[in-house]
Amino acid sequence: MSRQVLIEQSVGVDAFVSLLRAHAATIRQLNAKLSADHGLTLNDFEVLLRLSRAPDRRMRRVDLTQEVFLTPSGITRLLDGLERLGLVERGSCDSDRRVVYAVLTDAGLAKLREAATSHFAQVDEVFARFEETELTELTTLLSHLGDEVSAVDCDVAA
Amino acid sequence: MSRQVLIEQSVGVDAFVSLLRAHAATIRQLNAKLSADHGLTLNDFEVLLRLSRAPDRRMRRVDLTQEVFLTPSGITRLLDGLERLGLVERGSCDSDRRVVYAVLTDAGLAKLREAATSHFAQVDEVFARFEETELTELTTLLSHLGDEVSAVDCDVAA
DNA sequence: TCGCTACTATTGAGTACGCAAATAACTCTA
DNA sequence: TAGAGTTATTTGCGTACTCAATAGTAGCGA
Repeated sequence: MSRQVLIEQSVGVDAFVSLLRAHAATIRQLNAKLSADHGLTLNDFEVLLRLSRAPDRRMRRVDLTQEVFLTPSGITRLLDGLERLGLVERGSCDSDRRVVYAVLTDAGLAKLREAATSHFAQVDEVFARFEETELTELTTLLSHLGDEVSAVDCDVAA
Repeated sequence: MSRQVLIEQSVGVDAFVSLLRAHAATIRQLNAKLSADHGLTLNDFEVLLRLSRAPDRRMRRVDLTQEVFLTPSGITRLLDGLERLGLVERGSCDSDRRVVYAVLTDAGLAKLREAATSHFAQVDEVFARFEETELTELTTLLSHLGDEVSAVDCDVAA
């Protein structure tokens, strides 16, 4: 008799695996299109978008790190690229000389506008298979995972 | 007057952004732990797991490609690594000499067993913030994204 | 004002991929 | 059975990250 089921798994693991697959499937196609059409990474786009909404179109690197969920070095390198393209430039901070702002240039804003329409359309196309209620449901569920990793600490602190 | 909202976005985009964040947050911690404790990538683990469940603990590379959602080249390189560790070995196919099987070795199975317990526990810990119904809901929603990218084609074909 | 710790950002080294092209083997058609 | 087209896998090359270590700055207490 052969023990077929060697490793048992749980509901959590099922959810995790589906998250991995959903992510891979989604970003592969969206990244490919965004990159082919506009020469931007998903994260490039995300950064440009955040900057466009920030006061004075500028942000500290640390804050970008939080928003797009990259490591500090990831952000520096990403911004290096955008800087080479002239889409972002560096700005200094008078009150704290450690920080260097990422500032969205006019070219950056133009590029963002150019890319946004088709990109958002493609995103919506991918998510068109959902009803509107499913979509908000999905968003809130996923937000629990992304919003505060330190939820465990909260239990203790509270 | 300054136009604050330069770029408008949709419900689909919100869902997409939360997917990105949820994925990044989740795999960062789980990957770090799995890698530190057992020297395995999430995808390494996933591959070992699939192999352990396959008949004769062997699979074609093409099929692994589908299951873990990597490109063919990604799979070859991932298996290269596992092979170097002695966790997987190559097997040939008599009926089709193009295919080379990935075969889980005894060492590979042992490694998987060793890693599985703590890894699954960590996954469950991450997903513990959800109720059981939320968890299944999340899983089914995400499955729509991962299960068939060719859903668009189906409309035409059907 | 000296040090101490905490924070911001960058750099060096390494890795896990992806894409496109190449190779080899299979299959089908005429 | 020759050829064309398809499929399975690998390889070259490039890239978008990560981690660990570093440097410069800030702010604090003694």
